[in-house]
This record gives sequence, C-alpha cells and structure tokens, in this order.
Amino acid sequence: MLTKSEKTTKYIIETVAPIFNKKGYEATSMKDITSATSLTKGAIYGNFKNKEAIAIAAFKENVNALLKKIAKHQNQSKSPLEKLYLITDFYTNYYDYSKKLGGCPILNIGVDAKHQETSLLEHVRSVINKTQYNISKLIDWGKETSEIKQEVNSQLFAKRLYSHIQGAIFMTYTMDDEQYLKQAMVEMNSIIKNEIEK
Amino acid sequence: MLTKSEKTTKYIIETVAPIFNKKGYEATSMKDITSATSLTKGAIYGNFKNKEAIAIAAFKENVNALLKKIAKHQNQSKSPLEKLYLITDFYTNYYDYSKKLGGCPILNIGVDAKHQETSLLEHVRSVINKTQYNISKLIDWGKETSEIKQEVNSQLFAKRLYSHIQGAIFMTYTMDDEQYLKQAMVEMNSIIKNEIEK
DNA sequence: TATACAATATACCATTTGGTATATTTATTT
DNA sequence: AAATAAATATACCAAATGGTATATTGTATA
Repeated sequence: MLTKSEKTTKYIIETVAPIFNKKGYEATSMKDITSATSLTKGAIYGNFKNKEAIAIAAFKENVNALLKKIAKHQNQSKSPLEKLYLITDFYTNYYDYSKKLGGCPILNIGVDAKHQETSLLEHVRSVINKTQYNISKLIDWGKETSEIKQEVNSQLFAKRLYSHIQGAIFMTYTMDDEQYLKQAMVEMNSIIKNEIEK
Repeated sequence: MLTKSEKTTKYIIETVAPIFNKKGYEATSMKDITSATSLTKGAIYGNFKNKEAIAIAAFKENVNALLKKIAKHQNQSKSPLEKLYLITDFYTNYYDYSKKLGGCPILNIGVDAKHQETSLLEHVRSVINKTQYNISKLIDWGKETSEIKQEVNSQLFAKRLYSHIQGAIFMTYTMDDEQYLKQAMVEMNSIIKNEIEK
C-alpha cells in the first residue's frame, strides 16, 4: 500500500506530466504546478527536491505510459515480423493517443532539453537508444525465424524507422495534419514488405 | 543607406536570432538580449514593440538565411530533377550549417511555439507550406520537361520529402549523430531515382 | 486519549521577469 | 553654432520567479 506522500507524489507527477510535455521545462512555472494540483509549494517541495526532479519524473511518466501502450499493442502477435507491422500500426493512430500526454514526449522534450543544463536530454537519448535496440532485436529475431531477410542491417533499419516516425510526428503536430503520420506509416509498411520481409 | 536605428535593429536581430532559436521564446529573457547585444532595454524597446516582435524578427532572419542558402545551392543546375537532387544534397551537410543558426529554426520554433499564444506557429506553418509548394512545383516542372514520371503525386511527394528531412534533423540533433541525416538523404536519393525519375 | 511523527500550508526571501517614463546623449537640419 | 529630432541610457515599476524556514494540520502509534 502507498503512504500518503507516495500517493501525493504520484498525483503530482500524473497531473503535471502533460503540462511539462506541452510547455517545456522553462515555460512551466511552479505556479502552473501548484494551480494544476491545487497543492501548495510546501506540499510540492516536500515531495520533490526541485523543479528539475519534477520535470524528470514527468517525462518518465509519459514515456512509461507510451512504452507500456506499445508493448501491449505488440502483444497482439507472437511473430517478430507481425510485431514490426504492429509498430507502424500503433503510430498510425499516435496523434490521437499522444494528445492525451500533451504531445510526443520524445519530440517535445528532445527539442526543449537541447539547450538546458538539466539531465533531461540524457533521459531522452536513453529512451531512443532502448527503443531502437528493441526494434533491431525484433529484426534479428525475425531472421532466426526466417521471416526476415538475412541481409537486412537491423540497427540501420531501426534508426531509419525511428527517424521516419519522428519526422511524421513533428509534421503532424506542427501542421495539425494527420496525413503526414498516416502516409508515413503506409510508406513504412511497403518498405517492410519490399525490403525486409523474406 | 540605413539609418542608425535601422542598423541597430538589424544588429539586434542578427545577434539574438541564434539565441531564440536555441533557447526558445520563454527561455530567452530580455537580459539575454541586452547582454548579447551590449545594449540597454531603452535601445531594444526603442526598436521593437515587445519581446514577441523580436522573436518573430529573429525567426524570419534565420529562415531567410536558410532559404537563400538553399536557393543558391539549387542554382547549380537548371534542371528540375537535378534541383531536386540538390535539395537532398544540401541537407546532407545541414548539421554543420544549421549549427550556426542555433539549430533548425523550423524544428525548434515549430515545437516551441506549439503551446504559445504568439504568432510564431503561423510563421512556421507558412514557411513549411511555401517550401513544400516549391518542391511540388519543381516536380510539376520536371513532368513538363519529361524528366519526371507523370503519375507522381507532386504534393504528396513534397510532404513526404519534407517529413523525411525533418525527422532526420530531429534525430541528428537529439542524438548528436549525423548518420541519421546522411542516411536519410541516401534513402531519399534512391527514392527519387526509383520512384520519381523517368 | 496523549504523544510523536509525517505531511502540508503559510509566510517570506532575494532575484528576475517584461515593460515604461524620463533623462541623456547622439545625429541631423537650419 | 544653435535648434531640433532621433536614438539610446538610466532608473524605476509591479508582478512573477524558484526556493526555504517555520507554523500548522493530519495520521499513526503507544
């Protein structure tokens, strides 16, 4: 069971996660945080060391929610190739989903943290590396099960897929036009079919 | 000839353009601006209405510099197809170039302005629309000169190319890994060759 | 129920924020 | 050179910033 402060901590994180994601680190003020949570500074600083600690917890919250959702989506199939297609399938509807998080945390915090002295950028990089590693492992697995061509460079393809996805997310958000994301996933599917699938 | 205040205005814009691009609107303070320019608030506010006006001028400065550079690069050829290849060629070396601007203004301000009440987002969208329009016109022109296949959807391809490029820029900056950009442009070249070129 | 401890609220801090009114300097015109 | 206008500097403003010390409240244990 959670203690009172653990519950409060959880409540704060969940409440401010979309705010930090939307506005970024500097533009999110302690006033934003106290207003959104209806808590006082005493309560906030009783549970977090400083603003940076809240921002990091908020980012982790968003990423955990996202990665869980993707993992669950991938569980629809046991085949590595199908799991690959389920990634593009997931991102086809990513605009609606990520709006709940306040946007794409990787894109938003990745750009926002670039100029800061916080450790947020390290966290973003870590998430990207892990995700790309998972994709490349999926390809390697597909080679073993003979669903995927042996000559595919799994790490290169993972970077290519991820870059493609993030570009489409940026364009969809900036132009408020879901076609970028939908079209990019159609394109990735055909790339998987033509270049990856055996 | 420029008046004194016109020279000062120009000097302020050029000096603060990379700062706004790096740090974003909220995170850039008037103190940042007065320090960087060695001017006082009196001088700054004598030439600009408010902080937002400076940020908009700074964005336009960066974009103008960028678009001029691309246009000049494209002048290396008179053929629409070759001009298309010159776009990917330009972005192959974009990491080094854009660092001077403080990063990619489209990506940085596009993400940063998303949550604001400034008119910056409108400016970003306008630039993206114009650029995509230029690309699609290039394709249409190539159809006329019979260098490019008639069945190519020029507007769709423009969006696809732009999305691809922006994704690679985001990844290259966030991961500090130029391979994303280099590899993406290799991929785009082969797409142009296989799907666009007649 | 009294006591101890954990958790939250209040009041305050120095510093910084964007912006303005006015004084001073610099440039231009007569 | 004197007068005028343009441009910049100074001094100030109220409000907001992140953060802290302390008072108060809530909760669990003895």
